[in-house]
Amino acid sequence: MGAKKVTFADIAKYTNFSKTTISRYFNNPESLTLENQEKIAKALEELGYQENKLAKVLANGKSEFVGIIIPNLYLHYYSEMLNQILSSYTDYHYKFLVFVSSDNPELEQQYLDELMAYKIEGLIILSHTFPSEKLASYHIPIVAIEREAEHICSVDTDNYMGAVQAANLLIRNKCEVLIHINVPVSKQIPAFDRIRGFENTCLEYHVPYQLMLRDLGHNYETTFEALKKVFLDIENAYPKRKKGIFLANDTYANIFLNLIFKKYGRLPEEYQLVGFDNSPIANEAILPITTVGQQIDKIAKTAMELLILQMNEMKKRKPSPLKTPLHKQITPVLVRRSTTD
Amino acid sequence: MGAKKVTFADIAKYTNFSKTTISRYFNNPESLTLENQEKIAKALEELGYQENKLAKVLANGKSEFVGIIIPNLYLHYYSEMLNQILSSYTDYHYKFLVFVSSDNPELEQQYLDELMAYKIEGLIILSHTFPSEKLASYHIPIVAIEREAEHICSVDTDNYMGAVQAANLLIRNKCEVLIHINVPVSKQIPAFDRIRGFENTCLEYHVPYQLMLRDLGHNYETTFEALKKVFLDIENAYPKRKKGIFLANDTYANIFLNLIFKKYGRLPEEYQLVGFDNSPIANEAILPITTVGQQIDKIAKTAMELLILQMNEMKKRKPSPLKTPLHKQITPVLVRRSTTD
DNA sequence: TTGTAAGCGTTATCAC
DNA sequence: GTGATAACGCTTACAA
Repeated sequence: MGAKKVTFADIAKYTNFSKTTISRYFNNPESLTLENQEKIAKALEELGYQENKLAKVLANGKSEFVGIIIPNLYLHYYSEMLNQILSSYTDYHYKFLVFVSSDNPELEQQYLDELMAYKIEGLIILSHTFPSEKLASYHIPIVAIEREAEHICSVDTDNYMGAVQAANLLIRNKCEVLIHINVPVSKQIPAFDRIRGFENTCLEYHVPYQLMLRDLGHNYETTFEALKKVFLDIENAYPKRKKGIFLANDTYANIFLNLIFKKYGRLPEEYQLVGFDNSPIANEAILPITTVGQQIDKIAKTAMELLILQMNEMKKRKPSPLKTPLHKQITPVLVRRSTTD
Repeated sequence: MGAKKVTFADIAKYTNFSKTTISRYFNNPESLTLENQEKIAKALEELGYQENKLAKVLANGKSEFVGIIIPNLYLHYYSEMLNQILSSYTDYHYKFLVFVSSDNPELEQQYLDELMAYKIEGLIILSHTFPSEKLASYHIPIVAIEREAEHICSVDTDNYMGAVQAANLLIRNKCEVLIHINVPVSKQIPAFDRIRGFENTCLEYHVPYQLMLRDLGHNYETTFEALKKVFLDIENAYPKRKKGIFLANDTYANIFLNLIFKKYGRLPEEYQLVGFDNSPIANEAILPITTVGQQIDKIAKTAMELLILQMNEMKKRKPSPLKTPLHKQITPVLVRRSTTD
């Protein structure tokens, strides 16, 4: 295997065409006679040609690269999002350079530098490290997913509607008090709307409610312990009352359900549980958990479309980028399972 | 923002040096006087230079790209593996082009073509679609993880030892019959050793055992139904005997545990369960599940080291690639939790 | 329909 | 230490 790479020049010599014609064979085949197309095809085959996209990019500027910076792949939400984004290759043929950020500004700066150096055409960002203002200053197509995005385009779950759906269900199911369990979240980020939606719905229907916003730990053990305390507090505060619990995610919901099971051996009538995300754990729990399902596939699809919109604009002779960023919301769907009536 | 890109030529003109010197500033700074280094640094700053790695690659051939083809990101095993591989950026600064394969040969061929076109320096492959012989024919550095790899380098979990550890524990815990629940797996792939390790250990200790190798479905619902039947069969076949169940993964183990809980409201003494993978579900189950923990971090690390070994060899003037592929095994660790004594 | 020649932004090879 | 000049492999006017 003398792997000496064969180039357009070789093909040209071999076929007695010019490099230009070889190039046209790939980019504009109709402009060649069928006969010549075949000649070239044959030569490519015989010489074992392999294309070099890097040279192509250098010449025409279209890298077909999209950068992705994602906080982690531990949460199913992120890994599934990445999966959906990567799967868009089938439709659009963009290639993805992926970085996991883990909340380290220096590292993330390196990521951005690399991405710029490799001439990405666009960026999908899920990490929270850099403010959107800084990101916007790069003047490249960007779409943020579920993060602060004042100065850049974004796609988010309609967290407000998700919370409304959850609260509505609990109210319809005649819960006497509604409780939302979450961490204290900044007003800046989209997930804050889960709290607002919950609260407003309770107020609207005049149902007693409580927000329990606490530090809930950062791994399974600490989260378990934190929720154990929450559970005890709830048991003490609302004995014998029908409680509708809306938890910020399915991991919390699962732990909470396990705590209930450990105490009662089943889910008593006086508890109704709703999680958030529709992650696998909601399905795999001891009792399938009712949850607000994020439509990750739609979010990813919308994000790519929004990005491509911008990237296509940049390819025009006189690009006129969006003067003001677009923000899209995807409505989540309530998935009713066994932790609600 | 007149984003006209500034190049070495601009810097050269601005500083009255040649392009060569500017290049040296980056690749061989010591060869310049400190004074001139500063001059150039200043110019870079003032002109707002941004490097172009694509041009660099075209000129020197080192893309710093590594391709990854992974079957899915749904299984925690894969997403965590990807996470670990991507995180190696901190150490080695390789950039990753990631594709999810979903078992479609035409698509996967496209992936390979793209990766070759972008001049990747190496490939990490977890998908099972192409035989290692075909992959080897590309003559680039490759490492396979947990898949058939006769003709290419590989890193696998020591599945045999994992099964031995599981069986040993169940035997020590005085189980009267050992049962291994798995799908029928090809002898070619590494996971087949789980079956061998289990069987041999049972034989060695003269403990009665049964292999239950069945189609266990391809989503939660079908898997649940399949395991329900398995559970019934076991209940009927071995009443009142202490059963040690070794399941092929934690998802199965969790479902099985849930089935037991639904029948008994707890885990009876006559059941001992061991899963495989140490995925989050093992921890989050109604009872934390004892499991054979894959050391994903070590596997990923080893894979990168093995890949870099080969890639470095390719950079030498007279590369002498491995004449015979290297195969590494990582021993899993038994994680004892609450489903065994 | 095809060819010429000048890029694209670096690095490599010689010189001096 | 520094600089010409020719690659690297492809695209893109501009001609013909």
